[in-house]
Order: sequence, then structure tokens, then C-alpha cells
Amino acid sequence: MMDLIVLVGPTGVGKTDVAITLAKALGCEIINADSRQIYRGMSIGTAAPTKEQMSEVCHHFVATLDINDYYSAARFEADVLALINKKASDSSNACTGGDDKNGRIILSGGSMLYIDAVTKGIDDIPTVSDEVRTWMRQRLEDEGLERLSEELRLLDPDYYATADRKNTQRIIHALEVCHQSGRPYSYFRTQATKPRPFNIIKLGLKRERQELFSRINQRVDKMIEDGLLEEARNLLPHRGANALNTVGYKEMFKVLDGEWSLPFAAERLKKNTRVYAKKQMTWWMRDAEIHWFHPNETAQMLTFIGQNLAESPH
RNA sequence: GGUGUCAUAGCUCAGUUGGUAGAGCAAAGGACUGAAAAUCCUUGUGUCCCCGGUUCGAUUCCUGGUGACACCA
Repeated sequence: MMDLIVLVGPTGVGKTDVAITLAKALGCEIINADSRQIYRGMSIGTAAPTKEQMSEVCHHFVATLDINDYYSAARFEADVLALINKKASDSSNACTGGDDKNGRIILSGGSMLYIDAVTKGIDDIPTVSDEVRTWMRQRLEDEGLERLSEELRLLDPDYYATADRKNTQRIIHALEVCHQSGRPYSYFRTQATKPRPFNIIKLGLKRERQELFSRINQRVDKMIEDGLLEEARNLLPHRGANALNTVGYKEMFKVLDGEWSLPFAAERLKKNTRVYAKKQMTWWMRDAEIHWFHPNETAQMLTFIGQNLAESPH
């Protein structure tokens, strides 16, 4: 059985470096679980692995999508499962062509839902067509959230009862699924954990908050030195893309619009990144399967991994 | 040295005609299933500079300190 070593942690904690260290020690590849690093042209603002880092260890799902490509957690689940399945039957290394004899692979990233989609599964919900999507967006504009929310109450009282009615995204999506499928949204929401044909070992990286925040602040300054504003300028024609509704780019667009000064935008970017890191920790702290380490403790991580492999020698 | 202004949350400041206080920023907590670095919800942070006085009651008024700033010497 394959082993999937999952590495999570808040933005800026040092996942990329640790993942590479572990991958080298274990002789395996890395699957990137970051919903923004997967797009091309966003490497500075998302702190994506560099060319040098990618040449050290083979990375999957980094800069593989065009900025306007549609993507989702469910697609990520399918893509990763397909990749793992292929690795299980064919052990050749996708980058070097060499042999990954040990059947292990690292999944490393900060996108909480993407990680959960791979490790726990995500419900099979019908894909909403472009027609329904644009129709609903138009209705939101014309009728307002309250009336659509009222419609959801009729079409899916169960979901309505527990739904966050101020969260436009949730309400709209539930309604879209109702109209798309002709069934209530809650019909598809089993929220059950799917069994996986591989062994999952979850590691979390953690730092003292002050330490993490000062790393984030420094990283933002570095991004700006490295040309984040230029990167954003190149992406400006695509600013409506969902991929660019992202911390780092939103702030730079304000600068390019002449609304914010660069130093002010840098402060906002730091703040928003800190908030994001907090949100990530909130999500993972309730996952009892994660074993936490300081990023310096790679030796302890390797010991822990060794003890939990599917075919561990004990 | 003299005169004046100021001293309130981590920061910038508002305010209390005397009944122990509130904005912004910063911060903290939470939710989360096809947009997830998204989206949404909740919450305060206090010797009101110090010692006295007046008062039923002082952060508020008064005396005196201390500190900062400005102006005059």
C-alpha cells in the first residue's frame, strides 16, 4: 500500500523547505496542495517553490494551470487520486525517470479544503453549468440575497436550517445545485469520510505566533523587493479571474489603480496574510490526526514517519 | 529658568456640563464540501500619568509633582 505523507501548516511557516528535506530523505516526489501556486504567473505572490527547489525534488501541481482556468477542490481530489493511483502501479519518477521504489509521496500545502478533499474526500455534487451560474449571478444582482435565501428555504429547508444566510457564496451555490439537479442541495451532502486505498500520515508545522508573524512580515517585504508589483501588473488584464482574488494581488491592484501607496499596501498585505495564517490554524487545530512539529524538527518527523508507514518494520 | 499646551486601549486619538469610558488601526476567537490565499460570523482590549484637596462620588474641578512638546529667555 502507498503511503501519503501529508504536510500542513500556516502560510510562511516553512512548508516548502521541510517538504524538500523530507522528500530527499525519503526519496519521493511532492504533490503541491496550494490552490494558488497551481496557477502560472503567480510565483512571487504565492511564494511558490523556485526553479532550483523544483529541480531538487519533483513537484506536481505547481504552475500547471492558466490563470483563467476553472479549478476546484473536487478537481484537485480527482487529479491527486489519479496521480497516486498511477504511482501505485508504475513506480517511475515523473521528473527523473528513475525508480521510486518505496511507494511514498508527500502532499504539502496550505489549502485546507484541498488537503481534506484528498485525505477525507469531498461529496459528489453535480457540477453547475455556466448557464445556471450566470443566471444565478444575475438574479443575485436583480433580486438580492434575501429573496434568493427565501427561495432556498422552499427548495431545501434542511440546508436552509443550518446554512449561514449571510454568506452569499454558500447560499448561491446551494441554490445553483438545486436548480442544476432538480434535487435539494442537502441530498448530495453526505459529509462522509471516504475510504482511501493508501496509508495517510499527517504532520503539521507550527511556530510561536510572534515568530510566525515576523516571518510573514519579512516575507512580504521580500516579495515586494522581488517584484510583486511587476508580477501583478502583468496579471492586471486578468484581474477578474478567481485565481487573482487572492491576498497579495488584491493589494497590488489597489496600488496599480492609484488608490493605495505601496507601503500602505504592504502593511495591508501583511495583515491579511496574518489573518489567513490564523484561519488555517483554526481549521487544523480540530484535526486530531495531525501530529505537530517545529519546522526544525525534521529528524523527529522522519522518525515519526518511519513508525507509521503502512509496512513499518515492527 | 519662565510661560503655555498636552498626558485616556498595543498605536493614533475622541469623550465624560463630576456617576470609573469609545472610535479607527493593530489584536483575539469561531464557522467552513465544486470560488477555499475564497466567503462569512463574533469579541474586547484600560491604576483615564502620580500624590493630595473639594465632593456622597474625581478620569473629569483645584494645588503640587513628573514627563513630552511649543514659545520666551
